[in-house]
Amino acid sequence: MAKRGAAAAITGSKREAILSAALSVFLESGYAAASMDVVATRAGVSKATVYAHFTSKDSLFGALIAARCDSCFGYLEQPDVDAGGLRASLIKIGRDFFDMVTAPDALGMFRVVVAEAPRFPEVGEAFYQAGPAPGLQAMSRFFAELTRRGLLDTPDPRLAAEFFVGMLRSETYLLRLLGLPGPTRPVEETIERAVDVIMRAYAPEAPRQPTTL
Amino acid sequence: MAKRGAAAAITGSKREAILSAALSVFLESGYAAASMDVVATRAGVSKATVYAHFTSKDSLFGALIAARCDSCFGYLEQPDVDAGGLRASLIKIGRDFFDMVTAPDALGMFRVVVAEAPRFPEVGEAFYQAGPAPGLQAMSRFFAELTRRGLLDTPDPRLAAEFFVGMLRSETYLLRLLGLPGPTRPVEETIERAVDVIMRAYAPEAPRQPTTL
DNA sequence: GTCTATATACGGATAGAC
DNA sequence: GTCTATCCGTATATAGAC
Repeated sequence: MAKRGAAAAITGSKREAILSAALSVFLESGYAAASMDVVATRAGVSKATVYAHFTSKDSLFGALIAARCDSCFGYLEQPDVDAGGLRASLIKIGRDFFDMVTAPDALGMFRVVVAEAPRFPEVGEAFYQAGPAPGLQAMSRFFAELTRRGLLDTPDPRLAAEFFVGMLRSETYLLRLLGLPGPTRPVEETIERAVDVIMRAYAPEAPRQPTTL
Repeated sequence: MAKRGAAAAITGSKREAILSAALSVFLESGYAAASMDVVATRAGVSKATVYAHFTSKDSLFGALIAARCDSCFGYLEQPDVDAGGLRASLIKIGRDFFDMVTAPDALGMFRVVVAEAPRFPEVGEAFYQAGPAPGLQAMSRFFAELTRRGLLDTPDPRLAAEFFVGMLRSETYLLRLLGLPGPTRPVEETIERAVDVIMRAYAPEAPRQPTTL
């Protein structure tokens, strides 16, 4: 990822082809059932070439996770609160989060990482640092910012963020993970209700509009 | 599980030994890496005997999941609301749920099922029906009961239950799934804060004690 | 039903030519 | 660096005796 000379262009492209092929194979078959033969064939190279670039199946798997986690679990963009108000902002960031974690590749990656976590501890760690950790931190910062502005009152923004993402994932995520048909309830509704819960639970002191009551 | 004649006692015990051994092997190694040799050895029988009871590795896996899901995900006992009040009851059922899903065997089972769900659709379905589905339904009934009593106001008890369990799992569950050290925050605190969120978000109309304000 | 022994295939990894 | 060809272990599954 650091060295990329002009003469190594062809080599680099093969390396990328191998990584790309390995990604699809691992996502399809899982780690143990994935075959290096298939990786080589799908990458359009020989198996020996694969082993010239990666010393073992383990190292290929490790390099793959490190290289591709970011592309599945990107960083959350914090919406502009001024344009649309608190509720709309929460819905937007909630929707972005949900779409991110339920993308097919993200689900596949998660399945493989979780399955192999007990036997590859460093893979679990790398995955967490590349995906959930920054995502959660972005969400935490967002809640901290909302609290700073007085729009919300979260004594522990980090915990509020954990709860929010927990509600967003909730049952739908579990179903998708298990490969089952999604819930009857539309996703939009789940997200909006989760936002309602957050807004009520962390409403600032001033009780809702004394004028309206 | 239904037929158990006197003459089949020995046979039955071997079958159980195989299932028990298979459970531990699959949980340790995952489906693909699990070896029928190891299953046979650990069960104290020959490999041929394993194949006499189960036609293939697939069928052994399927039978295993169907038979053992229940033992990992038991059914939630609904606490008595009268003895301790609303808050204590929510904490208790929340704690029970958390302990249930983070038990080592439950985590192992979940890892294997999730990993193989794309290739064994019926396994994902069986798992969901045996564990998450009844658990969530018990939680839903509890919220419905609380609402019926006027202690809470959940227009959609099922959704409230999904949110509650989502918050309970949240980050800690993800960490355990990935084999990473638990969060710095004590589990008790997370559960109590989740209960706070539920109680505030679904508080009945009568605003908190007019006398105290 | 249960065993021992084996058929058969496939997967990870390497040797050696170019 | 890349290929072809191959070594060697292991895995699923079965044959045949008891």
